[in-house]
Amino acid sequence: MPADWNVYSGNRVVVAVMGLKIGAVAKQTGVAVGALRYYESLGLIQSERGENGYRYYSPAMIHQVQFIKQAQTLGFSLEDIGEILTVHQRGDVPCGFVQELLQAKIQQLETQIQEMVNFKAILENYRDRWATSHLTPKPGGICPLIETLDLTVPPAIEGGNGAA
Amino acid sequence: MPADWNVYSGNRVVVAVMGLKIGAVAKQTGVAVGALRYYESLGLIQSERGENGYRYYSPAMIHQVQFIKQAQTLGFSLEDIGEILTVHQRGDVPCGFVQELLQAKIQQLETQIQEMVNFKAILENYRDRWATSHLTPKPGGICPLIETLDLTVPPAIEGGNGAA
DNA sequence: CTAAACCCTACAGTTAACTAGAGAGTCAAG
DNA sequence: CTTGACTCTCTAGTTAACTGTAGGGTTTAG
Repeated sequence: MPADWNVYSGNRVVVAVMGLKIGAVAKQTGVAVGALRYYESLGLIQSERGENGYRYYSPAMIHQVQFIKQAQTLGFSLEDIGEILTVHQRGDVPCGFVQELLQAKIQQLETQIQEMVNFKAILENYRDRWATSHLTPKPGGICPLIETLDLTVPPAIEGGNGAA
Repeated sequence: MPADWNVYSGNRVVVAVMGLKIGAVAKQTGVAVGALRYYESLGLIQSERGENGYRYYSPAMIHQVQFIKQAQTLGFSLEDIGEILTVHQRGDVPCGFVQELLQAKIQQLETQIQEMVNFKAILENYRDRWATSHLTPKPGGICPLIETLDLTVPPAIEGGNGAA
């Protein structure tokens, strides 16, 4: 251990005491400086302030930021992640909670997919019906295709693959 | 034709000349007054202004607002609809354009569905692997499930139905 | 000592389709 | 003449996750 390790004038000791500046965290995590400040505003990360007003981070925060990134790739919102971190900071291991969230995401996704598939079938139905119809524009009308939509009775969907 | 039809003092003639007020259009179309003003700001509908500053609409505008609603149910954005109406107001019948837009929507939907299906498979893969694993939290770690994600090598997806 | 690089706060802007509200003017009926 | 319903403009807020800018202060390398 070099003698200057604890010397006041060295900046090495300052770094050791103060931690990492925001730019260093940004560089090591690949998360933009502005995003880090935003995360802090949401309470996702914490920092200590130096006398100059600078944010200083412990090395553990790099880990936490990487955790946030990982969780985002799983489709978790920052709000979700905030809840996970809250559980963690209560001293609990949030894996069970994470699994619940993941399951909820999966089901949400399933619902959205179903809705989109249904809607796509409706659109394809219109497209195919329109492809063969030759409607003449009504006087004052805009597009007879759209105007003749019967929204009260949506077209029966008996889609291409004939699912019963 | 009653004698008062063209008399200045009657309000009937005023209505005939001035058209419908915004509230009447809102009531007849089911579109909120604020939304109608918003549509006008986007150029989707037009109005004449009375001396009082009120908007007055021709009965044809009711039709146009209904058209906008119908087109929205087909998933068209107000921007799309604006383009359709522009074609119409050029004096053309925009059906061909509408069909192109519809086809583009369908393909967009198809892409989105595919992405969501893939992503859902990834999540299910994680869920199932996690269900059977018993990871112990690392010291300083948050949730080993997320932390042990290997993002550089996403989990091979050989989903439930065994598609090759 | 100086210039570049870094840091701070605070605010505006991004997308889509509106809704809500303030503050003021207009109209219709009794 | 008054009251309530209607209309006007303008502004801000809604969601999500930031980015960009202005206008400053700080630090660091040479």
